[in-house]
Amino acid sequence: MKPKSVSKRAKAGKAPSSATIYDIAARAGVSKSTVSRVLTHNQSVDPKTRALVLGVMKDVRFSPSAAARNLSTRSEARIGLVYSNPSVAYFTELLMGALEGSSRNGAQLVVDRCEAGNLIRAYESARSLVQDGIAGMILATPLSEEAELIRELLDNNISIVGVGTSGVRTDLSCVDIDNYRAAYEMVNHLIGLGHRYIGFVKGHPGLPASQNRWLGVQAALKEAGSRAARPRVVQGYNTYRSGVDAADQILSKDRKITAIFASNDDMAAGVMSMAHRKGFNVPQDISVVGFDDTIAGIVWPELTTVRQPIAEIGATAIQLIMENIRAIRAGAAPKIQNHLIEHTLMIRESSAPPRQ
Amino acid sequence: MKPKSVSKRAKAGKAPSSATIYDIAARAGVSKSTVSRVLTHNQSVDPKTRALVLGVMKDVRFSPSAAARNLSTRSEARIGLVYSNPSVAYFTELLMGALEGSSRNGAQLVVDRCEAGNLIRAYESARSLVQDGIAGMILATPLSEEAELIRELLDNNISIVGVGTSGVRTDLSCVDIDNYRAAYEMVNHLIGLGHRYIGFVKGHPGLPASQNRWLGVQAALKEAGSRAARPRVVQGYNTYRSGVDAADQILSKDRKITAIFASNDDMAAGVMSMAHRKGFNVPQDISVVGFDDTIAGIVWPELTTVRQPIAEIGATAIQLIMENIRAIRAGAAPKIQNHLIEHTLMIRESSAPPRQ
DNA sequence: CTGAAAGCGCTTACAG
DNA sequence: CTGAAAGCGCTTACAG
Repeated sequence: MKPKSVSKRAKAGKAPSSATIYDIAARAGVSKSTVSRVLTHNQSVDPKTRALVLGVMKDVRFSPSAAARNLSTRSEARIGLVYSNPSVAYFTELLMGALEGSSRNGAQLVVDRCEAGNLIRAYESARSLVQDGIAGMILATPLSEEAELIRELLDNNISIVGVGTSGVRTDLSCVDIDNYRAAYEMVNHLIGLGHRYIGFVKGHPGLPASQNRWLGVQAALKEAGSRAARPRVVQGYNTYRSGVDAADQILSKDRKITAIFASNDDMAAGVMSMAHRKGFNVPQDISVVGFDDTIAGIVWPELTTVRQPIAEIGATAIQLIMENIRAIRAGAAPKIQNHLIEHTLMIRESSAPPRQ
Repeated sequence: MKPKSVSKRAKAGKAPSSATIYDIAARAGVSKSTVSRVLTHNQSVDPKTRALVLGVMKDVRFSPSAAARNLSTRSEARIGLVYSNPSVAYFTELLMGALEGSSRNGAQLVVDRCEAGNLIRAYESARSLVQDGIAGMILATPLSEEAELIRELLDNNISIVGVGTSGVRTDLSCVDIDNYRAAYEMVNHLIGLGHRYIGFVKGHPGLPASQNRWLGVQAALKEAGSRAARPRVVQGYNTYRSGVDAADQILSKDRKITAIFASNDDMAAGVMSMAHRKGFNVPQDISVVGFDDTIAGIVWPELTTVRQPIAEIGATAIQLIMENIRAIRAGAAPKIQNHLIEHTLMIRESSAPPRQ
């Protein structure tokens, strides 16, 4: 099949119509203003007219030009996403959601991923995006904790929203899950299975999410009273490697432990790996549970964890940003709002009742 | 800090300029046609004029409107990316590259990720993108092998390019690395370290990439002559789990093996995990190497592997697609072309000379 | 509820 | 090498 034949097909063109609102108007016997009104869900259109126009659109498989709309409404916006977090999977999901949100809102996403923990790079990257003229920006944990970065962005009139941080913030909008509640539920799951001696690997210090998860754990344990012993707690850093080390400590110090809860999945994978290396079977000898649901399928047995609807978080973030960009451009004040998205406990194979 | 103060800052506005080419023209004392010409790198502009205009642009921190340009040039295009491949990391990198390519070309990326192996979903997803009116599409392995899908897309006049497939194809453009050569080099690395008994985990059957890697392995082994024994070969399926199983087979059947080469990193991770479980130290007792460089940092010791510049592959793919879309819209024939991108051997900690 | 008209910020023949 | 003008496909006051 040669290029030429492809080009012939082009002329056959049952392709996605390149009709414009003018064509629709002609076919429907109305003005293009009216067509535009149904496109923008404008109230003041006679229901019959609307139905008629909609029908024609369907027939022609009309697909409106985003460029034209953006130009006309001045709602064109590039929005940045600087990412500096250990987890690829979290990033990917977030990106997917942000992408969908962008495509719905006519925004253009500009992404830069920095090596985890390299704050200097992250600042540079953010500044360069500002130079490039972005109008909004998603700040994913831990960047959402950088007060100076936030101030700089606000000074440059950039609409930002923090992702993976919640709490009462007055300087920027946030979207996240309820980490406290989720951790609380996970511990209850373990206790419900009969675990009494539980190890906990704390998340990266300084992240509010880590703090909130830890608070949730404590709350559940306290509520369990005598059904649970004092937990064996080790500080982790959200990396696979720190999970390995944490498990090493927990398992060599305390032979009674029957379940380990790691504050994220990467660490849980590390915990599992070390448990295996030490000859423990999961979950028969020890239950291992994580948080995030970002490594499903690349760990075995499959991990019990908390699923964050990360994609939804990303889409919501874009939505909030665009609302604020539009507000600002219209001369109005942006709104600061906190969104909490629902999480889900994913009970899989890595958790089971303790031996005997 | 209340919303109101933010809004006040808005008015201070040292923000990214919202100047138009008209403003630039006025400041530079030329017509906006001329400004536009320098923007489009049009030849026929007096070097002095060009420099002048460029200077003004810099001063004002001018950032042209993509919407206006797209509208004017009719180069607006949504391009789809349907993905159905086990590796998250590969996907992410590809997406990053595609995103950058899109942002450079004014394209809008529409992504859909399907569960790996679910071809039915992948077809549905592709068809729905076609309904939505995309003009181009990236087909990532293994979808780039689906002759029927390709035909359907071409029939709908969609510009496609295959990613992760090479070979002489006449129906679509492709971009990939030289899998044969890379595998060949990896085996040479192992032989160079002194390994004589090598295990190989084949990639998912049916993928040309798997086939090419396997051919490269054979070539290197053949060339090594008596320095290498006949390899122990096991079929894998590109998943972590299949790597676990493969290592189980290889290591229990053949105690002489000192190195295992898995056709991708997910399988290499599985191999490593099983090796550890069986009490082998990596790399002291056994070297483990992979392919793709997609899991750096989440496996330990760090994996020796082949780095694919996946992001670059993604960006190139978008570039090719946009060229073809423009060609088609201009009534010209699209070009079919094959791009091979350079790979790199990443020698890390998981490979070392065999014992004694 | 609906039309006619102006405008969004670019590009690109067409003249000169 | 450069300007004036038309046009890309929408949206949105402004009248009616």
